[in-house]
Amino acid sequence: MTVADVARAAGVSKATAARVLGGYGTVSDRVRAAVLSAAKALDYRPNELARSMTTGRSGTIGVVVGDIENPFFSSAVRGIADVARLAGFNVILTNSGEEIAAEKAAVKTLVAKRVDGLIVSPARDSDIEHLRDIERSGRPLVLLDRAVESLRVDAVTADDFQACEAVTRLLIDEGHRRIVYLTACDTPGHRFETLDDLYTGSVRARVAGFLKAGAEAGIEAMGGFVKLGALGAERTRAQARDLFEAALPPTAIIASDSLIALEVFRLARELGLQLPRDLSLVCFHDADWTSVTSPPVTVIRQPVYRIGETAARLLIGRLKGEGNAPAHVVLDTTLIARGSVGPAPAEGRSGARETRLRHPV
Amino acid sequence: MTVADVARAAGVSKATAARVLGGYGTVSDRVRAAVLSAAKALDYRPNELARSMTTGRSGTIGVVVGDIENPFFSSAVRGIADVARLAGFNVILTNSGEEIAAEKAAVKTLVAKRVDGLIVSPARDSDIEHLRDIERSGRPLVLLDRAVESLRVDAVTADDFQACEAVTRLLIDEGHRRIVYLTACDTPGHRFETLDDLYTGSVRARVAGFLKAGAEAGIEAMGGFVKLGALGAERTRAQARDLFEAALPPTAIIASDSLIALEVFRLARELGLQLPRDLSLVCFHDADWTSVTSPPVTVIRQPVYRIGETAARLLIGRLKGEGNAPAHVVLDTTLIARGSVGPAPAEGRSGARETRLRHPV
DNA sequence: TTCCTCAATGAGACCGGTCTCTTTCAGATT
DNA sequence: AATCTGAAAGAGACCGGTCTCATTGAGGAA
Repeated sequence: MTVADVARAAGVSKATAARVLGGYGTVSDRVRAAVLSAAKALDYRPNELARSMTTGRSGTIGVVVGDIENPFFSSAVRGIADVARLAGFNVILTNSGEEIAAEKAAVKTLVAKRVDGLIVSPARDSDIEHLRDIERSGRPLVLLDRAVESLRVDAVTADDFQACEAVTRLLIDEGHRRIVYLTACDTPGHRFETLDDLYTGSVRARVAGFLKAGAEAGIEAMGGFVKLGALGAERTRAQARDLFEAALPPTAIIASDSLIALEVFRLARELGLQLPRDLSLVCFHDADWTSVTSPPVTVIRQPVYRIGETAARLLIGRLKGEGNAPAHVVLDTTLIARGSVGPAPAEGRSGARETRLRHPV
Repeated sequence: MTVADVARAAGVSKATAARVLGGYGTVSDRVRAAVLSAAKALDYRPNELARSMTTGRSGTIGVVVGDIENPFFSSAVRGIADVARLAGFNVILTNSGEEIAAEKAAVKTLVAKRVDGLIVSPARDSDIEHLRDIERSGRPLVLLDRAVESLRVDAVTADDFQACEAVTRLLIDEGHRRIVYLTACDTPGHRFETLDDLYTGSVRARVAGFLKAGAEAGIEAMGGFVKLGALGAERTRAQARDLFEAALPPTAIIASDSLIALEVFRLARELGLQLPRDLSLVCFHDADWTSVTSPPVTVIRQPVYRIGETAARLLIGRLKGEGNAPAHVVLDTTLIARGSVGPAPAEGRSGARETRLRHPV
């Protein structure tokens, strides 16, 4: 059933029927009624594709995130979806699995599908030609959670630097000296050397804060405590096990996301470690479970839903023609102190602890 | 940059250029090379919209779920997305917020956008005209997690009846007699009367199992223990509070999803209830946090990711022309016994317990 | 040599909308 | 009465692909 069919049934021209059905131009009430009833009788449904093709607008925004299963992203996506729906936009969601190749493919298809704009949480900020391509195609782009300095586009992130600096300082004040920052981010050599190795904007900001707090407290080789590659439950577990079994295990761990924190928590419990006596744990992202464990986990609450909302608002603003300079919106975080952080154990006890570790329950 | 532009630059006809770019028909190697290099030079990007319009296929599947933030759905969506990507399909995701109006609107737009097929987790199975519309439009539909008897379409669910019957029986065997099934599903009167009141397929199956186990054990008025309307944290909390403050509070609660279980767990702890001594708790869905609480929560593990995968496979099979009769795939669940279930408290102790409840910590 | 086949290419219709450009004509203006 | 104005409707181009059908010519069969 097309406009032409309806027009024929209503005894008017295709152009007139299109005016009624498309809601533009001027039509007399009599004709309008005739067309509408013909449309109803024929069960006419507009073809959004054809409409998009001529108008150039699809009413759709494309979203590329690392992992929908990560509650961080699902919450952000929910924020995006809610704002989009209210503004009359649809969302095409794609999952990159944090793989740059998948991300590139996703961006390519979304542009080919002529989405009106994109929200991307880039897997790495060194490889961004495909993001530049978006700009070239004339579509607005908003970065989600991860800023990329060299791109002049809108970005919405949490204040990762400040948050991580503050929480590191907190741990230092509690007497911790061996504090590990554990992230899914990775380098070819799987070792952290310099900040530039970190290809994820948010992680780089956090590690910068981490290093700064460490340097100010005079802790040497803080960089050696940045541990990479905790992507997926298995690898996270392996990383955590390595940490716990080291000659000098960390007394505190900052987990870069709630999935990592969960695995660390789980393994620590399995190994018989008591929080916070044997290990202090902090988690980036106030995932729902962090408040119900024993002890509950100290978290940095990021306004995730709002990050998504803000990104969507920014994008839709651009689509409506707002021509402001690109903005990097930084949202404040809240440190929520719970029971998983305590004073560092006295060094003398570490021997006993290691024994227990070698014979896990 | 269009096919015509590339054709002109390469000195061939539009049809030939289209053949090269679209990968169909036969073209000589010499011409192919010329067209491809012209396309590269002009930075040609195909317009998927135009392609879809003529072919009638969009390479996109539409997904409508109740709530992306619910880990149950994000996991299922991940399954769908992974299978879709491998098969070369995109996913348009929409969130109904469990509201039938939003669901209808979503279906309408997806059909208008000419998605090739849909995967829907219907908010209620009484109001399904819009689902019938999908069939009428000639697109395959697969129901996710919630079957609708009156629709002759594919559906993928867990074995909810069996699972709930088994877990109810387990609780009964532990001596529980006041067992509450708490769900987000609701009725106009907010009270459970008959199975037909429940408009969500999965919940109805579970409650049927719940009632059967109760009836077999000779428990009267099992229907009175079905509690509705636990949608969102606040309402769940309110419902749970009502339960705990009743003259005869339940000794066991079966939570219909992990969000509900989390709120119940949280409130129970706040009120000073000890699990499983004062309350046994079972949760539908093996959410990640359920294994790290103290005690960990007994769950019914549903193969959620596989439910999503299977739904996507079924849909893509139909798109590829498989004409089998509609199948209702029922996947097995696993009861994972953890520490949150224990024997029912002796009735004599209930007085003491009520006192504690009236003066919560 | 003549006829046939088939690969390679071109011309142009088509998908289902939007939108510009015209034409028509009722009512207001002078 | 003649002219002007603008609302209402129609005709047809256009968006950017796909695809059918027609045309050409090289190589094989008879």
